[in-house]
Amino acid sequence: MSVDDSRLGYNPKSAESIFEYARRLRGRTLREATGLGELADPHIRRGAFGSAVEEFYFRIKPNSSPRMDFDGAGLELKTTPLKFGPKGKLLAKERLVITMISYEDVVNEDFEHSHFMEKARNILLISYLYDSSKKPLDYEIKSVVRWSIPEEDLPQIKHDWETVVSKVRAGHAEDISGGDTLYLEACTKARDSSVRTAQPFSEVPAKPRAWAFKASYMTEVQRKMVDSSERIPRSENEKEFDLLTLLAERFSPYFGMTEQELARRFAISGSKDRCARITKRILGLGDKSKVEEFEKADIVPKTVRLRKSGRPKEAMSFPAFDYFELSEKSFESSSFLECLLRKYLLVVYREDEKDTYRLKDICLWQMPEKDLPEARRCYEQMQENVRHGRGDVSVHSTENRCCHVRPHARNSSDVRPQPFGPPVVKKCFWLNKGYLQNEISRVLGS
DNA sequence: GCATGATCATGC
DNA sequence: GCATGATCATGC
Repeated sequence: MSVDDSRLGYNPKSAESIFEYARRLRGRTLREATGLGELADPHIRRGAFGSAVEEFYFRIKPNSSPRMDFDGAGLELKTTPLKFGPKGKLLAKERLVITMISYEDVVNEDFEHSHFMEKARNILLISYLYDSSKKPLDYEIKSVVRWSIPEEDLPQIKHDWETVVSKVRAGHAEDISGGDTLYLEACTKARDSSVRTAQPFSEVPAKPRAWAFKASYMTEVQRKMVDSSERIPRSENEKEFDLLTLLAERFSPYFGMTEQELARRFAISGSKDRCARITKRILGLGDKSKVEEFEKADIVPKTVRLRKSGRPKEAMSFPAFDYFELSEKSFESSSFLECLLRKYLLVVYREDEKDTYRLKDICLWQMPEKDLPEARRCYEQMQENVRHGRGDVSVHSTENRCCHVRPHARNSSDVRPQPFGPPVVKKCFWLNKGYLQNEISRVLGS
């Protein structure tokens, strides 16, 4: 890496290095990532965000030439806006434009070696949440991934490409329409709709067009990325670490920090799920993605906040139960037992003298087998209540060493039906504070 | 200070 | 609109 490159913060010749550097944008805004002030705000126009990423974050001059953005690394930088749809689902706001179509050149290309494929083969895709009330520097960056056309989509994309190209070859570029194709389209791209350009096999001028993935296609691409799981990134010397060692390595630099410090560090707002988000960010993952290792080992991260006394501030809840299911299913086949057989990554915060909570430790916890009969007793006791039409009666923490039953609802009118008797407020099983405390000190040995 | 009922806030 | 994680509020 040359002196100049190190000042950039990444090596522009290495796709790996560019990617690592780009990943730091996840969950942040450009303003946070660059420290730019109000003066730097670009004019709000199409492409303002993309240009700002190139200019202010990667510090490359915006280019519209058909060369690669990162020529040395063979990487094409693309930014794409997302928005919330009517049902609150994330959608691609627009098509993703890849490159202008040269009618002159495209007729001599074959798909595999086309200019389009050259551009689409290796994309660094940065997705951001468009918000009309914000300036581009303040858009939230949702994901940063290296993307190329999935194998299974290639036949359709190739078909789309050939549909368009055959029209040009037939001398009918002026007849091309977005409706001709499914995933890939030739979309119009000009300063205004009156612009026309020449085509090779006809005197009729045609609208200038660009290759673009349709918005619907990008929505699906996006959805897959969001749902897909990610492995926790490991450096070379961490490759052989077992999971807990790796987790300890990741978390330990943050031990002692307050929640506020962590939230600021990772640009996370003070919402109630901030701890879960902090956990993902400490692991170096986007907050949308599942953690592949956690999925594989059935590990669920949970935050535990300990008072100065060492007693948990709150009991630990499980999902609200269905009264019918509870009444019918045995403990052995219950979803409650399923929860208890899971492993939990307990992220432990502890209150200090100044009443602020600081990240203290992490541990993997699973209910010891010897405690399962006690949990079973709680389950069956509640089951009996429900079978007698008394879902309203809970199993109290004074009645069971490990767990109890308590409401878990929006409010007292947020009820669920029970097999006998009137609907009752939603409830769930909780781990007792005292039990949690004992377990945590047993595992952490403190 | 604790147990328990009640509710909030957010993402999907 | 609901599930979920998280916390508040009240009475003892």
